[in-house]
Amino acid sequence: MSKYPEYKQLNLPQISADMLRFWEEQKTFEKSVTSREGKTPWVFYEGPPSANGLPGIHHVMARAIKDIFCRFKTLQGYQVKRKAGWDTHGLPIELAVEKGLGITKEDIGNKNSPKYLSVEDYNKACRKEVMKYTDKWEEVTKKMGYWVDMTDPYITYDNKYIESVWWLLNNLYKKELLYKGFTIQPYSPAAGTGLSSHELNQPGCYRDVKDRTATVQFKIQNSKFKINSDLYILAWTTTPWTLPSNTALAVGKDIDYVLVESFNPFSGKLQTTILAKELLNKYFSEKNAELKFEDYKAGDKNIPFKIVGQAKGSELAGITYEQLLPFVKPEGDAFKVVVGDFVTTTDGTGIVHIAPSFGADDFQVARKNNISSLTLVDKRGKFLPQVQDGVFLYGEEFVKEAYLSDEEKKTEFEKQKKILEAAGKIKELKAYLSVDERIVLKLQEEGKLFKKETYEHSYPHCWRTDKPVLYYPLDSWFIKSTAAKDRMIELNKTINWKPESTGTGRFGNWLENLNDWNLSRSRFWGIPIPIWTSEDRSEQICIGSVEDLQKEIANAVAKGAMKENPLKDFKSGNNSEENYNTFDLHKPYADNIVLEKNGKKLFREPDLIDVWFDSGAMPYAQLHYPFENRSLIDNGLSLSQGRGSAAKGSEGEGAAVAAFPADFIAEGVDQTRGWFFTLHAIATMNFDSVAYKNVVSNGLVLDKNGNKMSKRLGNAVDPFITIDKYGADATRWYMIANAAPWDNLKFDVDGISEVQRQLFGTLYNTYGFYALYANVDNFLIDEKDIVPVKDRQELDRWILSKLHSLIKDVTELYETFEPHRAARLIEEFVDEHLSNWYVRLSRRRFWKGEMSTDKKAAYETLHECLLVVAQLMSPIAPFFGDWMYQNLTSPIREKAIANKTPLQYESVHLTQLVKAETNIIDVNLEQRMALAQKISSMILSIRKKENLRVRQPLQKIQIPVLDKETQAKIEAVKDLILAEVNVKEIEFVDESKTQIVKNLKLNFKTLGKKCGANMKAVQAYGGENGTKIIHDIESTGKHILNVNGAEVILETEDVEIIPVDIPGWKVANSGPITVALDVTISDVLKQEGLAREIVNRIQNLRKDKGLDVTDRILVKIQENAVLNTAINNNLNYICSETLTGDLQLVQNLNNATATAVEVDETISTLISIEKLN
RNA sequence: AGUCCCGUAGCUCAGUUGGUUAGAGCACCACACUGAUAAUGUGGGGGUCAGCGGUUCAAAUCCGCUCGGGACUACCA
Repeated sequence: MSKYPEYKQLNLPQISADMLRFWEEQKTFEKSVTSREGKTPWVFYEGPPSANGLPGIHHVMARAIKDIFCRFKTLQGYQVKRKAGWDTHGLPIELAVEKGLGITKEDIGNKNSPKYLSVEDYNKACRKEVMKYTDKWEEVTKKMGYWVDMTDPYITYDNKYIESVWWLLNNLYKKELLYKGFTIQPYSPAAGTGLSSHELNQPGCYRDVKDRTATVQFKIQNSKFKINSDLYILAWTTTPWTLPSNTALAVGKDIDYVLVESFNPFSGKLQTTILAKELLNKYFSEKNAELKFEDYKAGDKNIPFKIVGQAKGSELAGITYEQLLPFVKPEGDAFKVVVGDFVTTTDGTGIVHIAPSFGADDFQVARKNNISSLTLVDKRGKFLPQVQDGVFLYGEEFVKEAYLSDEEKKTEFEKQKKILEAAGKIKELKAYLSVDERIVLKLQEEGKLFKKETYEHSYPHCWRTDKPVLYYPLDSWFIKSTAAKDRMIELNKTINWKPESTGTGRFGNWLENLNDWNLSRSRFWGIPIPIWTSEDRSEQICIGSVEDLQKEIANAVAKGAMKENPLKDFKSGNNSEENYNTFDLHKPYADNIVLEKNGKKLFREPDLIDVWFDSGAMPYAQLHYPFENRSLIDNGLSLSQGRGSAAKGSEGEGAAVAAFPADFIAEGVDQTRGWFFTLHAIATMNFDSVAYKNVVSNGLVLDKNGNKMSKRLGNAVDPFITIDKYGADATRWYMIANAAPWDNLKFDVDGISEVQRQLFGTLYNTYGFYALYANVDNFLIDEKDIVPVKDRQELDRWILSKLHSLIKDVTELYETFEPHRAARLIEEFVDEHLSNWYVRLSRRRFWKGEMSTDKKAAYETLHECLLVVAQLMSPIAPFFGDWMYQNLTSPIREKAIANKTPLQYESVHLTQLVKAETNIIDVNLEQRMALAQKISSMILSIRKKENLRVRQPLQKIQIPVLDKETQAKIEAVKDLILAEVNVKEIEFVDESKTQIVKNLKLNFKTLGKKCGANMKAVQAYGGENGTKIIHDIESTGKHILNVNGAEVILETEDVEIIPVDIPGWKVANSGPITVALDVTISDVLKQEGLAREIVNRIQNLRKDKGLDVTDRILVKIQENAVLNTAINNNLNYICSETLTGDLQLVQNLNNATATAVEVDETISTLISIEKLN
């Protein structure tokens, strides 16, 4: 006969290992998908991680969230396919390779470099690098119990994947949503590439930096003002290195400016300067206005000044000035004052230095005013050779200190020291001087500096190289996302965001302020832009498939533009791996292709595309759409846009198979501007559809002190260690239950052990209890022979009612993506209701007597509870849930398979989710039981106060009851209370029998509305006249009072009358409930109490001796006058409780075999037990 | 710099229309219970609900300001 497995100890890591083996052997994950064949699909997209970094604990968090809903939907009967993916392109990989090989961007493909590496070899290295930690990722995926199909992942560097991406791009090209433009963009010299705005918006990109800033004076040439000295215009800059590229100054049209006569603080020369009136006192201290000009000596700290003129910004426009640092002369118009609408008076002088090449506003205002530009910095972030004066500037220098390595800085410093000290500019140079500092020194020497200071402001940094970004004029391909802005906003409103605020706020605001998407990346390892252009830009071809490319090359070969076709082996229409491995679409191969159109040679646009486009294209590219699986996307489009015939049914069958859009995606909140956006943008612009319907953006995982985890700080939690130690289930449960997914989680391993003890320990014990007694009784669940719920006793019906309420609530919470609340409800059910009430109160039913209907009902009830909990928890704790399911069901599996009953499945993850049966939910019953729990707790608290142990039976509880309904409820659960608190009877009392003291409680909610401002007076009145009010309300239903001349009628609803005391009794009260306990102990009660003590001592001895729960025993007790009576009067009770076959009272018990026990404070004796038969 | 979110016990969190003495779990102390017990029960200590001001009969809850934390936005010269 089959038995339920019994265990010695809970070992969660062991359970995980066992289940993992089981799943692998049984192919449970595969079955959970294939067994749903033909059912409605529930579409999930896996955001591709990059395998060149190690997985962290936050990945466990993010993947737990994904896993929960995929498993839950599978339980509901949907088919949930989960294709893994790898993000393989992009800067992080390139940088890792460069670092590994000890090269920089300038060495790649540059034959003049001593460290030359061909693009071909470089890309080979990238291809290898990107899969470096694949095994670690697979391991963590497996160990944490994340079900995703890693056998056939999508890989963004695959030719098939690239072909789909090209198809999408060509689609946008055809819609004229791709264009090439020249703009000022964030550019990272260190990475050698422009950065898109969403890259710049990665958290941590903007950092506070201290910069040397300067207020500079530009000498005006054609002044119309009548003044006594040279006239200068003041402008402030935080980037002095852009000053050599200055070609204009911008003023605010309506801003008031003043002309101030004063002395240059450095040279002491008399001069007149222009600045905004509002900012006058920032540069000229008010108290210095009193000083006399004739008293001033060069070098004085306090410099006199006087206002000698005033002008609006619009009047200043058109003034020309001398070039500040004439290293290079610009072609065309320059050095003019222009009007700019972005100019404010919050900072600086109210006049903005314009270097059109290094600022977006600068660029625009210059273009508008026909001002030419100077670009005296190259793409490496170095000055052009012309920017040198031999003393302060040396040409070809990095403009930002952060770009220099320590070594370079040292070399530069030595050079500077030599030159500057020799020139007598600095007596002893102690540290490297930045370009900014030296420009300021040069300006100071030339009398062009007005003020210098250090200024802290936030400045964008490259998210990968950590170096500051430059704004730089770049040629780039853009996606015209602004054209689809309104539609994206509209479609976003149909997406269910968790939490909502991320969708409306963070994402919504982002869409409102959308810029065009800069697609270009000047790197090597990525998807090439599939556009070929003639040198004169008159002819252009965008390629949308390998077949297209093959044909175009064939044409080029025919026209002599190319010698041979690198795609000659490709067979169009053949989607096999072999066919797609006959070529490579990456650099340098793509660049070697030259096309031909109308007699002109076409060359590939050199850029790669932003990797974010790669991942945003995954819904289609993972399916090689539209070259394969065409219907999976197209069906989805018809369905979601209401053009399909069959509405997507829930759990229904026969719906059209679709894999678009996703029903669900989940990633970190940091992906809002990343993957969430690119998915949305690509779907909107290509298909006029959302890419996902539900999205959970989860928060950060912080350390237990709320700090960000980082390898550098050493506070990062290793997921492998944590999972090995505590098991995946406890780790997952802790992370899910502790905080809402979208809140940041303070990760504390102590929290995991708490979950381990409280939830898993309790469940394990509860199962152990079931298994122990079911095996003793040779009981097995029989799905076809179950006691009907209506025939089970109150306690059973109660826990089942609770259980079905739980099913209902948990299902709803999973449906609305609130897993933390589902987890908390399950915890509460297991701990408070199942273990600490149902099992505790039912224990005797399991170990008493022969099999009966009631006993059977108890087993069935407990079994159902455990089984359902196993199922409800399985999405969060997949190992333990399955383990418990298998323990509870494996003994009857064969029978269930034969009968095709619900328990036929070998794993909980293959089962069908139970549905809440509303007719089992009995609210009234749940209220009754809550009352029983409350009253029991109150009685126990009286016992505690009176120092009366629970083993001592007491006679009577009195409960004053004011309404019949409550009384009936308590009546129904009376026996449970009495058993729980060891009292013999409950008596309901009212005034007719007993004097009851009552308190009056006013209902502020109803009274507040009734009396408004008189509330305080009524409150005071109520406090003084409680007894009278109670009397009136009880007899007539109302009480009339006068406050401040107003009449207030107190009615039943306005007051609560609470019995609080019965004189002469020990009383406890809580809310409206009051209980009283009779604490007198009669002789009979005393004897019963002693009998129970004896039972307890015998039980302890049985346990100590290691007897089996079914062993019968012989008990010998040393005589004692008081004890004898107690034992004799309760002999049957003692014997049946302890399975004693024979109880002997002996005069002298042998000390050697007996144990001395204290029965109570006054009685001691000796007891010995031995096993019978 | 601006916008938004948050601030409740030592820790983790509940506390949706404003309503009487602000709750739970963990941790700590004491006592008890235990033939499922790495559990549990009862009691205890622990809170100016970040601070200040306002609205109101009544504020953890609504409003304003300040402080602290976080996220987002930003070419801010």
